Amino acid sequence: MTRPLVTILDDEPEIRTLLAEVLEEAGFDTLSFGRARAFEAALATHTPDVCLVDLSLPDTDGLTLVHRLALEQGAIVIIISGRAQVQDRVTGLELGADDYIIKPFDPAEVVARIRARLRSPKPASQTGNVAAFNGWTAHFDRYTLEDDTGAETPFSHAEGEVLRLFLDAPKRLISRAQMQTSLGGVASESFDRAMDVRISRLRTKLREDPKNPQLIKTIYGAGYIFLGDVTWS
Amino acid sequence: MTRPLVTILDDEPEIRTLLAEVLEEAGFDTLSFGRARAFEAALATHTPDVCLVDLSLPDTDGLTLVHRLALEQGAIVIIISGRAQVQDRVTGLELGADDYIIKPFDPAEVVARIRARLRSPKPASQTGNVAAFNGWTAHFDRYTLEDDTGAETPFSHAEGEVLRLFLDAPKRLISRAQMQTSLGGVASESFDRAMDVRISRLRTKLREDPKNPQLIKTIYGAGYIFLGDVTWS
DNA sequence: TCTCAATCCTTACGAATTGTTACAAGGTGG
DNA sequence: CCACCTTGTAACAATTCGTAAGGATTGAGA
Repeated sequence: MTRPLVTILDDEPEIRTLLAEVLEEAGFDTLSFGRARAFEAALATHTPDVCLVDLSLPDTDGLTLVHRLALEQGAIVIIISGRAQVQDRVTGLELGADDYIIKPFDPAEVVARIRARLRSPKPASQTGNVAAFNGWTAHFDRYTLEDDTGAETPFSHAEGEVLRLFLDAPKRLISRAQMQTSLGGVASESFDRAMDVRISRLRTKLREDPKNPQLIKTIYGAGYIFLGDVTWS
Repeated sequence: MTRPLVTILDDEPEIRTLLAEVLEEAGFDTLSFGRARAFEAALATHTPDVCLVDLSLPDTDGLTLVHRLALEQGAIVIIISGRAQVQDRVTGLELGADDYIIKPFDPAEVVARIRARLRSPKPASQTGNVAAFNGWTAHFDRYTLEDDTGAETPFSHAEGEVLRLFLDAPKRLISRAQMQTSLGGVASESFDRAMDVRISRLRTKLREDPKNPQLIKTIYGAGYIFLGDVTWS
């Protein structure tokens, strides 16, 4: 039984040791870092299940780090911060953090919130940036789609967001509302047709027959289903 | 544009209206309840994306309700409570709640936390997406009907809802009222002939002889019976 | 600062799907 | 057989979706 790996990124040594102790006791493996640089270096060799991040770091802006971790790496990110303003919490959560805990915190609550996040884990994308499906290979690090002959076509950031959403939940219905909230979009009052356009462009790059799409299927009045057989690596 | 549905369960009317206003503004549909009983009754016809629950309810123990919602219904549950003790939060989260917000709360943070929960896709029931009956095979993941020669005809979402209802209860009478409530429709005032039309269209796709249907039989004045021999896989 | 290019959102209109209406057909009880 | 109900389905209207075209935004480089 492998234990979930939790990384701790905080510049105060006492907090690091306190958290590490409690989390080890609670059944997690931990890795502690005082600097963002060391933490990011460790990401090359480790794939944490949960990242605890303090926003007040000496060598980076914490929020950009959170944003990159959450959106690009798809990791579960929990902010632990002394900044207690509501606005701080809201922007932290909107940038992709999964939870926001205020210092001083109770260790038991930290454990409970980590467990709550791990109950419905984010799938797949934690393990890699390359996914293969039905003759295609998507390279999210390079923003390119490779077909079965090896030819590559680039895709944009917006297209990649939609594609990742599909590849993380293949063969399941994804409602438009889910997509909107997943992609950080504020559900605008005016009909948001942007999603349709994104999907339309993605379909073109996947060379879907508009009359009979094989990969991205529209369920009228309900959402979309991605039908590929996905393997992440 | 279908908006995510958020239910509000709180015995204080001011809080209900405050939350409902803010959430509507933020792009969600809302349903408010003051009692657990009314809330649970509504679950029969609605499937909320997120349930906000206050623990201090007059007619139920909030924690058991949370537990049932989270485990049995697989819904996203966020507790909003005046009980600020760490132990309350820990037990709430351990019983299956996805988040725990303390009163008094800031509406903006509630919205941000709801969005954070909706970002990661709901765990889906992987149960039964393929059913075979009388030479036909229904693929609910692909929304297609396959006949005995292997030819596939697509069916729509509305048709699929009816078909699934039949395949889940073969050889049993299903009344119109049952269908209406099962398919999310509030029993409309004007007599709803939409169901008849759906069934008519489904019969066409199943190549039923209108004068002598073999699979979907009409029981005059009572409802319908599906007569196929169904095997789910 | 200005220009250019890339990207993305908004708008607009045609197409597909679904609900609604209207009427025909069939059943039931007198 | 005749009123009166329920059901089937064609035709229409409303809603939702696809996508081309134009404009707003962003960032790089001069």
